[in-house]
Amino acid sequence: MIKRNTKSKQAVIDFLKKHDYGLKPDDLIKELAHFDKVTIYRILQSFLNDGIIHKAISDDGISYYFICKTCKEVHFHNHYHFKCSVCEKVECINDEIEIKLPKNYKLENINFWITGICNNCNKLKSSSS
Amino acid sequence: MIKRNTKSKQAVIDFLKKHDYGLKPDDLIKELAHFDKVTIYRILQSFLNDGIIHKAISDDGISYYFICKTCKEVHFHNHYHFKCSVCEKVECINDEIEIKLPKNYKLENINFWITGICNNCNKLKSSSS
DNA sequence: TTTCTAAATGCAATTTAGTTGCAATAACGG
DNA sequence: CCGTTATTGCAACTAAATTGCATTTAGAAA
Repeated sequence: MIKRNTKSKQAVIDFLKKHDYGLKPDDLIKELAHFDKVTIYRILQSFLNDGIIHKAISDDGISYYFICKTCKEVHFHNHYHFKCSVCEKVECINDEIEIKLPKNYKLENINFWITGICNNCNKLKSSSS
Repeated sequence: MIKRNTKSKQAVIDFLKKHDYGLKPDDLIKELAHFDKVTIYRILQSFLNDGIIHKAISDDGISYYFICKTCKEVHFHNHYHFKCSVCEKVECINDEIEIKLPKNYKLENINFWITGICNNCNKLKSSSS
C-alpha cells in the first residue's frame, strides 16, 4: 500500500497517463533514467497492489502496465490485450469476454493476449499500396 | 526442419507424450539431465517449427509446450490454456473460441491463459471439508 | 520549525529463462 | 566404412526481474 507521495511515483503516474497504451518496465526505466530501475519495478508493483494500474504479460513474456481507465468502483480486467506487430503498441480491447470453462473449473485470473495489426497500421498499409 | 533422429529428440518426444499436460523447458531439463539444456531448448524450438508441438506463455512469462493431439490436418491452437493454481498442471481447454476484434484489426496470433482451480483439485477440496 | 521514524530509494549483487558461437560428435545416405 | 552436415555440449552471455542492505526522505507529531 502506498503511504507517501514521492517524485518517482508521480513521474511514473505521469508517464503512464501520457500514453494511451501499455508500457513495459523498460520503457519507464529508459524514460525516467534518473531513478533506479529497482525503484521503477517496486513502484509498479505497489500501484498494481493498490489497483491503480493493471498488468498483462505479452506472448514473449514481458509485462505491460496500464493505467486503469475503464475500472470504476469494481476492477474489471476481463479484456483482451492487443499488440500490434507493426507499431508495437499494446492496447486494451475493452469488449466483454465470455469465458466458458468445463464443469467444476474455477476461474481465478485471465491473461488474454492477441498479436496482429492495428487499425492504424492497417490503414497506412492499404493507403501506401 | 528435423533431419535426423537422435536419442535426445526421442527422449523429449517420449517425455511430452507421457504427460497429458503442458511442460516447461525446465521440467524437461531436470528430467533429461543427461542432455544439455541448450539441446532441449533447440529441440523444442525445432518441434515447434515442424508443428509437432505447440506453445503457450504463462502469466508469469514461462513457456509451456504441448504435444499436438487435437490438431489433425490443420493446426488449430485457438484454445485456452489453463493452469491450476493448486496442482500447477497446465492443460489445453479445447473449446472453440470466438474472438471479436474492432474494425480493421487483423489477428495474427493468440495466447489465452487462464489460471484457476481444476476439476480434480476442486473435487479434492470439497471432499476434504 | 525541528525531530523522529517508517517508508521509500539506490546500489551492488544475484536469480532465472533463454540465447549465441564454436568446436566436437554422430546420423545416415552412398 | 566414409564423408557430409545436422546435431550436440560447453562456456559465455543477455535481459528481465528480484533481494539485501545501507542511506535518504516524506510527513506526522512535538
